[in-house]
Amino acid sequence: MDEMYASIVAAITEHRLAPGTRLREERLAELFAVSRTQVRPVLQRLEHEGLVERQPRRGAVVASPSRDASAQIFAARRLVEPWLVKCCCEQADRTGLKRLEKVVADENRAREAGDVRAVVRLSGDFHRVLAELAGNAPLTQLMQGLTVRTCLAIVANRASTGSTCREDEHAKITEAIAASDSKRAMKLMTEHLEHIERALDEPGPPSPDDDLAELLPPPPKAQARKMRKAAA
Amino acid sequence: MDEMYASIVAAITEHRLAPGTRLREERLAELFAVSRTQVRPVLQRLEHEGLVERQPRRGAVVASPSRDASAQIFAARRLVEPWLVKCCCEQADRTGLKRLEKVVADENRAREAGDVRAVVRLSGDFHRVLAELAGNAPLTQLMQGLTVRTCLAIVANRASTGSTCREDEHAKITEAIAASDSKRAMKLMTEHLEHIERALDEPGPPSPDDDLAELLPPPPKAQARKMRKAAA
DNA sequence: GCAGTGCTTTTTGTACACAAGATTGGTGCT
DNA sequence: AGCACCAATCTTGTGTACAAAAAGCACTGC
Repeated sequence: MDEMYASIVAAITEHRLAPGTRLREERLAELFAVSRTQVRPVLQRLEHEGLVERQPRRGAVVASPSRDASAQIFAARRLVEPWLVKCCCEQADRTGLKRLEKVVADENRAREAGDVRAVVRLSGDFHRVLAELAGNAPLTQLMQGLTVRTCLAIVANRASTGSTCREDEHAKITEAIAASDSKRAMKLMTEHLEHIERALDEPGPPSPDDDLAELLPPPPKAQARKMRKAAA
Repeated sequence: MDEMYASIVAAITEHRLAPGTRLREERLAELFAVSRTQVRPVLQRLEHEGLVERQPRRGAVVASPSRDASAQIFAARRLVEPWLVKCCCEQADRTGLKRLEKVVADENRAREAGDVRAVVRLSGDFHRVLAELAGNAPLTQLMQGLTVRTCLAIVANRASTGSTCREDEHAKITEAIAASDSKRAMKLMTEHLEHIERALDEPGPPSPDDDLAELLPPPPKAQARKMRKAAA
């Protein structure tokens, strides 16, 4: 099912599904009112895009990119996105630009309304639409996975979600594209990505419910034991 | 099954499975002595990598990249591979270099032995190993799909398979990496890719069994009718 | 009181059977 | 003779049932 895939991806980008969350086939099946037969292809696709990790006979969990994996994701983006931006400048499509401007406008509206989830989602959309406008299918597909994985990296590295994308950088990039100023657009994009990545290193404000128990996620047995001890 | 995936990919890279070939689930199932249940995930993966095209209720066929799709594949490679080469130069890993040199040596041996299939396969391996050595997982995965799709593009555009990769270019690139001369290595890689892509435009020697019937591939109905008429 | 072992439960892997849709070949009509 | 329609066949889509393995749990022995 395609709707199921979109739902899960949306849940990940909006930080509702945290890294490490188990995704049981039967549970997903009943949530979406289908049989397990339909969830397996979805999990496979998510795995292929690096959004979930699967181990044989042990099921699927939402991926939690290591520090190194996150660095690779950003390295790939720093390589690809400036080039995509350049392509957009050169092709300078009128309707495409409109789409980009709409996303930026929506994002700003959501920011003013204080809808953090919408901001995160639209921030990603900006980068995905940009990739689409460049007109390179393989790289567009790559960016689809990379943008969502970036959200995972931010959560997994406990960076402040507020710093996902600075307020007006998307708007400035759009302006540069509208002016067909590829030099400037590329420079802005490079800086933009550096800003996002730097947020990974500033652990940011510790999330409110941060707890020792959250710092030791892998063995659920040890965690449960610890909880019991703490309660005693 | 993983072996099945590898077999199909190998068959595509070695030009044994031509673009447009239908891949029926039951047929694959009996070929590999498994049930259809196991072939479906493999087909899905191949589809996600762009190696096969699937239409609902109509099955899977080996992808035949259009001229435009081929151009996108090469554009992506021209962006990514020079960067990968640069990474290799900077990291300059000793054992990695050995692996690269071995592939080049094997390729040359195969070329001297006249084993075209091995040459094509090892040519691709060179680029895949290179990507692996750069140490960027997302881009390595991208390159895996791109290299195999390049083989499809060559066949689909009826370019001469002999010109897949010029004889000594892989060796020269390897030398430049060994010398940590990233400028030169990148330049060589860029030129190398341009040479491969240019081969798409030189239709090359028409394949021996080229026939009018081959020039009208899409509608199998019309083709069958034509064949019958020709026989009569 | 703790560690080790065996059983129970949960969860994934695989096969099979049926349903839905598409293609093909034939037949009748114009 | 050509075209359209209909039936038969083949192929994919989906659900269900069973098998295998891993994880959790309780029990026993030290």
